[in-house]
Amino acid sequence: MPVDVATAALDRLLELTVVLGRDMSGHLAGQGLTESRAHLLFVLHGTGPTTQRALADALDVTPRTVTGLVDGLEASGHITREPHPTDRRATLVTPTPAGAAAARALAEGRVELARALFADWRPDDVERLTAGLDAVLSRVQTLVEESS
Amino acid sequence: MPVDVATAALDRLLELTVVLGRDMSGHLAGQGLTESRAHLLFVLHGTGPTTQRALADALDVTPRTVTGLVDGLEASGHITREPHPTDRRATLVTPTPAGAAAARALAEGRVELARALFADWRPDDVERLTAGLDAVLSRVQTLVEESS
DNA sequence: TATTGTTATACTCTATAACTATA
DNA sequence: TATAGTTATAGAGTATAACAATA
Repeated sequence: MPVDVATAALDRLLELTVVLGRDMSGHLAGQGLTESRAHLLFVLHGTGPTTQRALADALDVTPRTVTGLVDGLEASGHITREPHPTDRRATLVTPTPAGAAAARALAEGRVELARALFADWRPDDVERLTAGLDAVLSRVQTLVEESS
Repeated sequence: MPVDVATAALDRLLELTVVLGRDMSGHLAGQGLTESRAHLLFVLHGTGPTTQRALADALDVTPRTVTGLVDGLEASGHITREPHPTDRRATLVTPTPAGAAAARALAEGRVELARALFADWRPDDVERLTAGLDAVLSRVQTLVEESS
């Protein structure tokens, strides 16, 4: 495998991470959200009321960081803190109606983006691309695990 | 184009941005660098001595942010500040030998990663993937420009 | 004793605004 | 008058460590 062919592919991937990130940020700003807070809200939307501890695990982040993110989302009206019914140490985080609406809008935005990106493609080609990305993905994951 | 086929492809791309970012961070930490500082150092390595103003433009960041990044890189011994020979307002930023070595190591690491990722691939398939990513890339760029 | 979430502290990236020294 | 880089200030994400309340 020629090195320049491989590096060309990696370069495109790295550039895509930048450009996609920029596009995402635009959508998030419209909902009054940052990337990290949107991530938390999205996880929450998928699971229902969740303790901060569980969120820390899900986001792969320390409990202290979750405190900050939840503080921000509470102040912006996207979520509420409620006492855990049986464990008085724990807090349950729940989306407000506005928070749930924002999460739905984000999910919808992702579908829109996918539609816009691949509108002109043949389904076969998209599936081939997905398969290729899957292969790269599992390889990277293996490499990360090996090196840690 | 079925929506689920398109969203599957986008999902892999978004997941790859996360995983690739994690892998990159590992390499950077080994050089005592953060992502932003590594980016600056990398640009510098490609251009030679550069004013902070030019770095701000190249990184698409405010001059104040460059001040902070250069402060950090100077403290860690990766770069030096020197007076501009003709414009006494300006500062020229130059990599130290250690900084240049770190930049080379990063570049080498990227080649290593590319090699590892695509070792088992046929060159044709890698080129097809690159072409696909190129198409997605230019589409995203169009979308970002339209929405701004 | 172990766990949940907090306060305390610190570092990084980012931005805007005001200011100094120069062009 | 305009530009280069700084100080001042602020917000966000992240981390570790110490601590209170609870299990």
